[in-house]
Amino acid sequence: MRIATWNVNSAKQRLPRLLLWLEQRRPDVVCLQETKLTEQAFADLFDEPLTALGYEYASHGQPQWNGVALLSRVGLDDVQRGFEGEPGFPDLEARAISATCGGVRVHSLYVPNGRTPDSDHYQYKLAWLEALRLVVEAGPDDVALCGDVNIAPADADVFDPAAYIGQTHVTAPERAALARLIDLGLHDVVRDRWPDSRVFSYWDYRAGMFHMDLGMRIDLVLASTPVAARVEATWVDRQARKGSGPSDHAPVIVDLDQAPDGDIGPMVPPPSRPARPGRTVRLPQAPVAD
DNA sequence: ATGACTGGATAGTCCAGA
Repeated sequence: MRIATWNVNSAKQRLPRLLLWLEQRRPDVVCLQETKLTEQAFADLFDEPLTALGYEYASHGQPQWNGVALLSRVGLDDVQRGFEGEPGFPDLEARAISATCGGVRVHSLYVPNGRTPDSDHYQYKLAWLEALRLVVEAGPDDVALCGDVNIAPADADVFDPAAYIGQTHVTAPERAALARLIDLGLHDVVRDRWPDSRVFSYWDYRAGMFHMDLGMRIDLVLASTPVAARVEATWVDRQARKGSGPSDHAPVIVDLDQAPDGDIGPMVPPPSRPARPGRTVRLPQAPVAD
């Protein structure tokens, strides 16, 4: 069973690439984030092509921002939109959907960005993670948390820790909140498979960051022990970040037991070119008005 | 070539993203 998670940065804009990718990679379960579509708008766009490809689906959305979805060819049972105790900002947002697929409780998650460490949004991010932790703690043993966690778990998960000082995604409280979740007994299966490799899942669109492989690993698959024990392969699908009209995130793919039939072949993330030593790269900053 | 922000709402540019 192949599970994949992908922040598509607008399912509408990504529709042609997403459908082509589904045909190429043939994932059995897909977690999408940042669909930016209401449930109705998602169905209007995707019902026909997804049905033709053999997928059941469920989405949870709102206009304009956020939005998550689950696609499955191995069953999609007990769909839950949001989760018990989920905080809002201040209203509830479409950031989580879960279902049981092939015996695994799969969560598609879009953790709040946090914006800046001194912001209310950052507190929202921490509270959201804690509420999720309580749900996972009380949930079934076979679980996979998949999605854009908007946290780089360790310094090795960013191209240059110095470039992120004072910014979200790398602060100690965020990493502690993520660690508390993982401490329930979850496994970061991509890092476990590639302990010493440069593996990123997000690259800023600006300044050629992807082409220099200056990114972050913020899209994770966190699997409980019984699920992690079944892992045969894991990788970041960098091909999906290339070419015209990509998302700024690449899919993360995890094979349990075996790859699906018709798969064009598992890929390995390295070799990615290491950044040139001694080079200081600054994060692109948003244009500032005078 | 992996090739130099994008998406959504709006109608001015602005907000959000990370």
